[in-house]
Amino acid sequence: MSTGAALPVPGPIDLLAGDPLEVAPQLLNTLLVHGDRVARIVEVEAYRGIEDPASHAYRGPTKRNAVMFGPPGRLYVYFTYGMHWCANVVCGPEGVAGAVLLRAAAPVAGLDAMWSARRAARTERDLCSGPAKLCQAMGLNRDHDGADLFVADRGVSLVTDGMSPPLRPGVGVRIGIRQAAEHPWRWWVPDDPNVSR
DNA sequence: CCGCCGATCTTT
DNA sequence: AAGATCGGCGGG
Repeated sequence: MSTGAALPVPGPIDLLAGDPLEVAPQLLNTLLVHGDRVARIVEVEAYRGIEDPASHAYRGPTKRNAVMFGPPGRLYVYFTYGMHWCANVVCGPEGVAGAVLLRAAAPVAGLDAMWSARRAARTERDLCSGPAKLCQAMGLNRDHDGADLFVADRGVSLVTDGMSPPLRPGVGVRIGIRQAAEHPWRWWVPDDPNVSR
């Protein structure tokens, strides 16, 4: 990759073992890597478990959401609307469901592969400006559900190049949900054109 | 630029 | 029957 130093997210276990509400804004400006594709995360949402009616884990463990109950630092990838994949970073201690939905990112490297994977995209902004777009651009699907981001056992990792999360991120309610829609558990990088609408 | 609607299939 | 979405189409 041509993005300079790529180090694991600082204190990965320490950070990701925390509550998703604390973890989520800390993931802004980190880099999601898959092979030669790199994207900078610019929009996230926090999902809790039993306390969060909007969470896939609300009704307890199932085959689909099993990864959410596992150790932090894994990818939880789910299929929805009959055609889309969305990716989360699992957080919270093992046994406690929690995750951060990766909603949007800024393309950084491997743009050729992203364009190829996103035939519908007309502008660079179309590549990763939504949770399913991001997965399509980065080539994430069922094969990556449960992938370990620390050891990159499936070629996917979360790293930092030293850019800190924004001091004052944008904050608002989560998008596309009806249950527990009032909680301001969505964060984004202010003024970034890749943030979804 | 914005809003509406259909696609498509898994989970509830 | 709804869903942690997207893209195409029509209107302003």
